[in-house]
Amino acid sequence: MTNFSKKVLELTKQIPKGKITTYRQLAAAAGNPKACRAVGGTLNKNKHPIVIPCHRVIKSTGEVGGYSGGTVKKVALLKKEGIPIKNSKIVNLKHYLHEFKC
DNA sequence: AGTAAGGCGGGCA
DNA sequence: GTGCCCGCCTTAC
Repeated sequence: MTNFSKKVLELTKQIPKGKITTYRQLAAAAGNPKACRAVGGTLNKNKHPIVIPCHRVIKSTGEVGGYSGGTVKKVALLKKEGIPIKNSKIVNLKHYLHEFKC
């Protein structure tokens, strides 16, 4: 468990309901804007998935990205939170984007 | 303990 | 819009 992954988990935990974030923002907030992939890998094999709403983290391109339990599940969860999704893609990404750095 | 491969992405050509 | 390359963390051998 490195400092980076720890920060990623902390930030992910702070994501409020009804909001989402991109892997890039998460990686940037963690200290490595280029570690976007590392964020996904960390979340995928995270130690406490119950406390980590990784389903609220999506790609920068607007796609929901992948999910350990299945992309469909991720989409369903996001839709339940109040985020409209079209064909596994976020409709109003910026409208639901959550910023860590205020 | 060290090395090698994989993974839920991002950016650029 | 598609394709390719890069960089970083985790895990398995």
